[in-house]
Amino acid sequence: MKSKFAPTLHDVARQAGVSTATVSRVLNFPALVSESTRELVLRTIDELGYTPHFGGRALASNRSNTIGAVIPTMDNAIFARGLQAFQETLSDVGVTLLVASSAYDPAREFEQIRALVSRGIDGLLLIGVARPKETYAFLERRRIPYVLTWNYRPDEKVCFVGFDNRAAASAMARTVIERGHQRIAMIAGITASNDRASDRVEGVRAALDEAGLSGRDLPIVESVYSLSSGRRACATLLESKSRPTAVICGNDVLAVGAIGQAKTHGLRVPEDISITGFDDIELAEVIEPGLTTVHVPHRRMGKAAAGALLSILDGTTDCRGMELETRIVMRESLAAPS
Amino acid sequence: MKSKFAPTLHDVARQAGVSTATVSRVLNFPALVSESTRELVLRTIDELGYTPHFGGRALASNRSNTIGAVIPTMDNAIFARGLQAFQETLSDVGVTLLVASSAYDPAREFEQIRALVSRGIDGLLLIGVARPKETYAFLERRRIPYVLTWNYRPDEKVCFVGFDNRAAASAMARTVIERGHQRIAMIAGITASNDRASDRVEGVRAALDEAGLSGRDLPIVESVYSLSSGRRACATLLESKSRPTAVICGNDVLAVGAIGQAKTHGLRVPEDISITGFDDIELAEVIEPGLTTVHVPHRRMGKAAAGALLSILDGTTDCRGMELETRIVMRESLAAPS
DNA sequence: GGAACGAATGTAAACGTTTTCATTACTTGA
DNA sequence: TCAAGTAATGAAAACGTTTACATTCGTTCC
Repeated sequence: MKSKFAPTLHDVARQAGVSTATVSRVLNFPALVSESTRELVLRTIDELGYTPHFGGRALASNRSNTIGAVIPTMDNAIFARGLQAFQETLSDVGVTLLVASSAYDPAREFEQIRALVSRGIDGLLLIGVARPKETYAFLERRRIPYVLTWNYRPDEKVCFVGFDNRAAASAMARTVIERGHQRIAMIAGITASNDRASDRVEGVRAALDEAGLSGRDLPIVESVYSLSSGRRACATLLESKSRPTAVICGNDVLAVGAIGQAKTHGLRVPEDISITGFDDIELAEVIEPGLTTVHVPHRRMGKAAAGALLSILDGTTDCRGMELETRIVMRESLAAPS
Repeated sequence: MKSKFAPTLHDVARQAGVSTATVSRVLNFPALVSESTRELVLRTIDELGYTPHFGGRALASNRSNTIGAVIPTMDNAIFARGLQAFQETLSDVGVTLLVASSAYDPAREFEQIRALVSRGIDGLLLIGVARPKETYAFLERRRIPYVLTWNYRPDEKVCFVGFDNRAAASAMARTVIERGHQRIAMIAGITASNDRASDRVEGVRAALDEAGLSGRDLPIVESVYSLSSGRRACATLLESKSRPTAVICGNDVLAVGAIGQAKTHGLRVPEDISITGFDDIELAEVIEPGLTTVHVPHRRMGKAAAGALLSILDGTTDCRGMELETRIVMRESLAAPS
């Protein structure tokens, strides 16, 4: 910002023939200044194209009306949708959202959090719960209120606004088992430092154990979040000696990749092999066969997270955490084994 | 931000027994301070969990190392992908990206631009070219360098890093015509204050005129960017007296919706009706039939836009605008009429 | 042995706001 | 008529940095 060109409060005050205090009041507490002065000042502001200098403002008032979010990646429909809702709710009350991304790297996440904190954010939205304790220690020390989303752990005391990935994955696995599948495999996201991915794996394992199928022996391929690596992962599974009759995928993109690969192998879905997803993105209802998946209320989650954070900032409450319900959406990609 | 808890430069200086200037130098010009002092200061910073106060910094240095972007919506794969690349390039050189969204509303866009400017952004990324002249006037007055993306107008002098929507749409229309289609219709985005959408319409019309089919008479339904309204738009077209043999869609999402609706009507794609898209999102190669569409190099565009903006900020160049090439990707959804 | 220099550090004045405390000029009620 | 209250405004001190300038040491060179 080249301040040479940016008019300041001072400029406005001089031009309008009032004090800087008055101009500031027009901006922040219009009721305190007389009708005529207010109009004069506003006109002057408009003439000069004045915009308050954020730095000065933050410095003097010690509030930024800004909250931050660090997400793994922007290049992913599910975060985009939830975040959009989050932002809409914030901007309704005049709060700006700053978004940064971590590329799924905890160190980078910490770095981004520090960057946001030095920009004076009043609160923070984070995805999931798995991160180094240094990160949490930093947030505590700086007294930055934060909300964790996209996951919910019943037992822990932090402020979650999300859903129980483990339970949802269990439910899906149970559904698959109920259809009669015995040889089940899984394509999961990269579980290292991604609690959503690892909770989903755990959930599936637990359901298998419950049903008397060994969860420990569940064949798993981990794979980054993309269509093509979903295909590759599926190819690996299909080439194994005892081909699974059902593949549970850690998210919809992997599942769609897997369906594509199954077809390439000459298999029909779901007659020859069943495949399920997780997230219920738009894609899930568009491909053929329609994808049986876990529906996650992303927009509702974003809205709720914003609400929770705002109420912490208001001082209304310490943490109004919230567990959102997921549900299984039955489409065509899951059927009984033949 | 509760400064009661935030250690300041001063605190660090006192604790380390040096002056604030020295601490500041450790942070900004490490070479200027001796090895031993530097280590001491860094250790102290770490102990205290100090983070520089952005406001103070921006105020004193009059630079923010921040650039802003205002996009129509985050809830849209194509912007997400380009923006992700944009951000990656920026963060490589230590520049932070601030993202705001306008919901396709010019007034709201202006508002967001003002908000970003008062946060001290050094530069700005905007989508498309159609916006009120007040917005441009404001940017000129404040001397904010900006780059326009997602479009390219050969004749204009502003700094574009994008592609020629009009030409690309023409190329697609020509391809359709070459296949032998005569009864062509279009499903477009909302053209009001969306130059990408209107340029695509223009492009199609021009190609029709060239081929001796009246561009003016092209049946068009405008539709917001979503699967379901793509379906609705397609339904409208299918119910008209002379059903088109080919539908050119303003983007892939509309096209996918249209394909779904065509199937619902009992039509086979492409045997009974051809449908084309624009953007080449992941979805396009996944649905059945594969979507013939215009490929747009979103990531390359994001990277290039970042480069252009950075070089303007360096003072290297006034504007290194750039036109990116699009190409038509032939898949199965376009064939000759039967 | 002293002048001149350079490296390392400190001092203090900006930067553009907000906000506390005065001050002024009216009103109101007795 | 005046005391007291109120509404509108102004003066000036923060806020946490950066940075021009000043200062203090050692070195080095003649």
